[in-house]
Amino acid sequence: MEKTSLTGDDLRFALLATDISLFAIRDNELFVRLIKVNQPFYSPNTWGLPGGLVHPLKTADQSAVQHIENKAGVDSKKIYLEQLYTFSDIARDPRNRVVSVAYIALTHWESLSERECADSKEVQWITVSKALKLKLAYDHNEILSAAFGRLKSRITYTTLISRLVANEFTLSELEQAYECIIEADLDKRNFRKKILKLGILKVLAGKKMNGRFRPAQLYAFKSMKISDIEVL
Amino acid sequence: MEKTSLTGDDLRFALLATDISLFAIRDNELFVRLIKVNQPFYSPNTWGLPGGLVHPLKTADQSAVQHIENKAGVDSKKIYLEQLYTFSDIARDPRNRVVSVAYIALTHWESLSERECADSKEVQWITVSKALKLKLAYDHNEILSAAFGRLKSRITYTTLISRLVANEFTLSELEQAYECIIEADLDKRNFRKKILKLGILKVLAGKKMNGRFRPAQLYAFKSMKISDIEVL
DNA sequence: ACAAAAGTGTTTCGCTTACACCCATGT
DNA sequence: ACATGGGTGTAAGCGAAACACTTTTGT
Repeated sequence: MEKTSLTGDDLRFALLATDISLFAIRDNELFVRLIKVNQPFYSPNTWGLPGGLVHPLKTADQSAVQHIENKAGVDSKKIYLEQLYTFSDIARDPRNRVVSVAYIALTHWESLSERECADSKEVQWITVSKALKLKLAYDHNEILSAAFGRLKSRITYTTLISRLVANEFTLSELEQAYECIIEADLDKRNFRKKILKLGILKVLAGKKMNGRFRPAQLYAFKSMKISDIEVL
Repeated sequence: MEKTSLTGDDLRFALLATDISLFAIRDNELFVRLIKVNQPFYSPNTWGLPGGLVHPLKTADQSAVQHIENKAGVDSKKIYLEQLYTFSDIARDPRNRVVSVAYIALTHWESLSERECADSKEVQWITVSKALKLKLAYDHNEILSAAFGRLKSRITYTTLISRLVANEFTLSELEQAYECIIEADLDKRNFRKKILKLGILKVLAGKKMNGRFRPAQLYAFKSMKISDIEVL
């Protein structure tokens, strides 16, 4: 919307926008939030990443936060945000010269309200693999692909996973979260040894029943600060 | 210069610029290229990173290349360029709203012409540690600091070092290049074992005399492509 | 008793680390 | 012969990886 209001001599400069790859895990699959792109240039059924112009008096980070609220419809307080890369190809937006500061955003499904989980004609959660098979607007295939690649890489040497799992989780759940991002299986025993030795988890009092089987110990991250630690 | 020509209602939008931290190694020290900032707002002796506005019809990468030529005075064909981060604080430029896409640029001293090595009142090579003690223009202390940090980190798990050493080098020279970036000593025997086992180097025919001592075997990188490999 | 996920230890192998001496050269 | 940087090997310790069975629960 904002973009369409700009015309003519504004092209002397590049406009600045942000695009956000907002990820969450559900049912052992990595999902991303897409919105319907309502731009005359694109066919009516085109999806893209949530985002929009950077306000002249806001930083790119602040704008990303705002667009997560407005476009993705998710409370930004539930979001971890990290700058990914700045995309500046001349023709990445067919209408104007728009440079986009892309962000990776993480949240965990359990914290989302019904409304924030909901899909509609305007906004949806979709698995990353399905999203990448769509023809997204602008260069959003490239951006999403870069975001997913960065996430896959950073998850192995940071504590980013803490923003993708619930506040309380079992070791099996944590392992599955890793597995659905790196798209590989981990050895249960080695995973537990390693993750516990890192000392970043604390044992909680409770246990969790999954189905009718043996209950599993609940854990939480000692700190929600993202730090660089060799994890996998 | 370009910046000062912009006034008034252009502030409706953020201007887009690039700033480049151009590094090279000389005498076992890491140097960075600074230019004199000729802006009324700053005292006449203020230094900053080379950079400038992104041309409306160029990508940020292309603009960075152009500013390396024009501002840093170095042939961009001798440069490896990598995007660092985008800095968008409202007041990072005291005159206009300018968002900067920061780049890390690497070159090796041996490839530079006399002119490109030269220092003047307008442009100089200075050690990174000295540069960071200066009060640079804009947020360039922050940018340079981020660039140096990223370089220190990436040098350990990529082949970035290949862009900082000469095309032909001895293992001692390569080790010293690493040492002056990570600011730590390496064990000569372990370093050689490790770097050779990676299989990224080729043995050259020649040897190199350093002083009047035993000549050292010359090596080169098999490929100048930067790849992600656990190096140190 | 059974079905299903939770939970646990050991061995092997390779990599990392620490460490000291001989080699080749010019003066 | 000597001074200096070039060049090499080994042993110990640590972490990674492979691998299978017992425990707990509800039905």
